[in-house]
Amino acid sequence: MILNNSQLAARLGDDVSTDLHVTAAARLRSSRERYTGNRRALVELLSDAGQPLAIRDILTARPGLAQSSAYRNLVVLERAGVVQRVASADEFARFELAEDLTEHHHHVICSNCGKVQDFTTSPGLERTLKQVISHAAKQTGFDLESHSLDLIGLCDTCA
Amino acid sequence: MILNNSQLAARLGDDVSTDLHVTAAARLRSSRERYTGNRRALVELLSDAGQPLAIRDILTARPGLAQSSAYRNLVVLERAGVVQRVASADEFARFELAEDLTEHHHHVICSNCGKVQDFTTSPGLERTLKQVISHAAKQTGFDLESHSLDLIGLCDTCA
DNA sequence: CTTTCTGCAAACGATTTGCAGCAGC
DNA sequence: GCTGCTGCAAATCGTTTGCAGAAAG
Repeated sequence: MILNNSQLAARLGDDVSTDLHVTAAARLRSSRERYTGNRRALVELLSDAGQPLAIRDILTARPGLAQSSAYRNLVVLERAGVVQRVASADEFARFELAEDLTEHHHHVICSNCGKVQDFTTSPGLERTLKQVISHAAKQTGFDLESHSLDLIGLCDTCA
Repeated sequence: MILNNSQLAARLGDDVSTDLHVTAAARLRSSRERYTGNRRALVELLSDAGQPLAIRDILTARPGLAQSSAYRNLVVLERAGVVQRVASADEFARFELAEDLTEHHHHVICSNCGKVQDFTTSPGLERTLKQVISHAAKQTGFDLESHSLDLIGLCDTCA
């Protein structure tokens, strides 16, 4: 029995992840790119992780995946708007699902080991942030797309 | 005529920069490190720039400085608490003076060229941020030291 | 079939390091 | 003088790329 992308997605997860894969496939298709097994696996992994992953994390989780494929596919997925690269303090690039595919959240970053973890804030703060952003846009001349609030400290392991 | 560190600092800038060099020298001394010409030049440069600089910016501004010295001294200055590495979206490490040596500020980052620029926010938002931080500390188990609010967008050149 | 992906291995580029000579204290 | 700093050049390591075969549509 052969399953198409939607059927396969339905088998693999709940409604949320079905939507996720359908959306991802759609975004890739509109860039004339394919939603292959490797790409699906990356999206699946990032969705399950619930926190930004470095390439080493990804390769550890999927030992069969070639490094070059991971890098190449993350570039493709980023261009298609499915994943985004997150700024990090250490030398490793980290990736998570695009903003509009996940709940809006921020990051705490361990200044010792570089580990990144998600957290969410109150609607009140997000409202305040929106004001700051429009103010900063005028102040700097930047055309602003998104924001990220990073808290820096030591994770429970490194403390 | 030979000048010592303090005298030299007094010649080079105003009160603010004198204090800066005195503080930098003190922090290095307490780590058993010297405040050499190269290190002074880095601090001077970061202070004048008013925005985080990448190594290439630094080497362009100081053509005589060896790359390895720039890297090594930035590590030393970072360990002494004089400068800090800032998270950036591209592959280049960027540095600025440590938080407590400058006015508290945040960054706008160009998602296209990686350029980073400073901006400041109202005391009101900073107060809100403080609340968020203590809340997030409980939520994540991290021991939080600082925060950074990064706004992502396109700079006027790239827009 | 044609076009896009994949894995491998080599290339690339930012950063780090070993070493011999120089400078600060 | 002893210790730490500097510049150079070689090494390192995350990331990118060329290529020939495999897979998707």
